Amino acid sequence: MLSYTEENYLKALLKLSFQNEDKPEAGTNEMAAHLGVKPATATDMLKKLKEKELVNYKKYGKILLTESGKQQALAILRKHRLWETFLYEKLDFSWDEVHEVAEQLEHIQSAKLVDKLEEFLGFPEFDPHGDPIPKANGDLPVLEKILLSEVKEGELCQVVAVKDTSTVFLQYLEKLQITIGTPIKVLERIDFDGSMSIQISDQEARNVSMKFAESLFITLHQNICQQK
Amino acid sequence: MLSYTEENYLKALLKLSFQNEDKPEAGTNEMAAHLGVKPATATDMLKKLKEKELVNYKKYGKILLTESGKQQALAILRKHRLWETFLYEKLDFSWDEVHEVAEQLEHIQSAKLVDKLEEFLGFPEFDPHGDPIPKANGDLPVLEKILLSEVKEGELCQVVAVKDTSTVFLQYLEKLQITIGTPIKVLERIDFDGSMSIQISDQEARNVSMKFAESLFITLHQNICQQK
DNA sequence: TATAAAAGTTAGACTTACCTAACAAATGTT
DNA sequence: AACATTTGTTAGGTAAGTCTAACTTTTATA
Repeated sequence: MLSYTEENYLKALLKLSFQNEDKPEAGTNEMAAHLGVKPATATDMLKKLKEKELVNYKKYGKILLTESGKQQALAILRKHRLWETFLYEKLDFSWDEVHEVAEQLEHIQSAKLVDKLEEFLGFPEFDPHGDPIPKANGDLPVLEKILLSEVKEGELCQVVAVKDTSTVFLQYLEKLQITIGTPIKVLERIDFDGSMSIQISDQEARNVSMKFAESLFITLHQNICQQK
Repeated sequence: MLSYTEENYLKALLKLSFQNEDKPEAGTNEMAAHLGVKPATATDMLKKLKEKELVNYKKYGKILLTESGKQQALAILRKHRLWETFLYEKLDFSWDEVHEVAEQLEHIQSAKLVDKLEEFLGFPEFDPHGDPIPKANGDLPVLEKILLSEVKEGELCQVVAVKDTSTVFLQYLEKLQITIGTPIKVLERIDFDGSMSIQISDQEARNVSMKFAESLFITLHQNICQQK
């Protein structure tokens, strides 16, 4: 059984591995900063986690989760994101309030609690921030995101990310009242110039260019919580 | 802010004060036993709690919560019982599984969480064991229990306790499928001999004697969770 | 490539919550 | 009232997780 603190180190390591996609190793200072402790403290804990075979680590080297460590970290992340979903959907917390409380709730030890909570929430695959919730076996749901331009006529989809991050594009999105989670229905595709007629949320139908449709990532799954 | 451990000491003290109704003081050994630690450890913590003015305590004397300590202990008990209710009602935990997990959940720090949870549960006044849930201001709901014999015709009530604890009576209750939480409707009162016609849950109407009606405590509030 | 800067480690100390063993006070029993 | 038993305290020690200060290794750059 891991301590509250050990769990936090594993979780930090997992998060850092998501951040630095290509190379999932982390450094001592990086870890310490992430956890709000001094590097010396992180070194101590890393030795302990190595003893328990949760991380691969040697002096002055980079840190990497072992398979066992990764599974434990995923279990914590699973709890964190399920609780965030609970707070947001059932207790009416706002998007930005959920994290702090979930930081505490993620350490509650009870396999039954997690699984029942997941069931109660209807087996959500993504949390209120759009991040994937690990399954009980550690699998991470992948958001099958495609470009809006690839959606067939009549299909309903949901915005998940932007491909173009330029200010002009983001401002245009704001004007259209499009954020992560906004539902969009493709009404008609014009083959001539690649433009399309779409319905944003409950707004009136409107036309968007091919350039626009190729700048927006959407998903056909309706499993992202809409931002309030 | 209190530590996890300090909170447990306060809660133990509150529980002991409920147990020894007439005299709410506790002894060091009693406390230590309740918390699963050695008496020496309890002495240490008691000194610390005294420093924080949460308990009244002097060497070799009895221990008593101060008003401040009592309020904090009630806040923890409130969380504990709300979480028990949540686990039982929403996550389908059984009557005897809720306690262990609630022991952990009661330490989560978030005023908003507690109040939202209470609202989500519909402001329950009693937990799945029939114990009162302290209000946000520390008030303890009192179960207005009266004898079944005092209930007027046509009224619906709910079993909360037994006055007679003899085996024959308890066996009779079992035969009638009456447990804590069972709803009973008084259909007719017979003045002649004090007997009455009642409906137990969804069963057929049946007659019970005055002796029976004077042995069962019920409440007119419909706020006790029914045992499954 | 020599050296300065950055990154990481070690040693020693503190706090919290726990322990054991020895002692002191209060209580109960004849 | 004296003594035995129960109850509670003190002193000294341990483990976890943190710190600071001094040191070492790696890396980046002039």
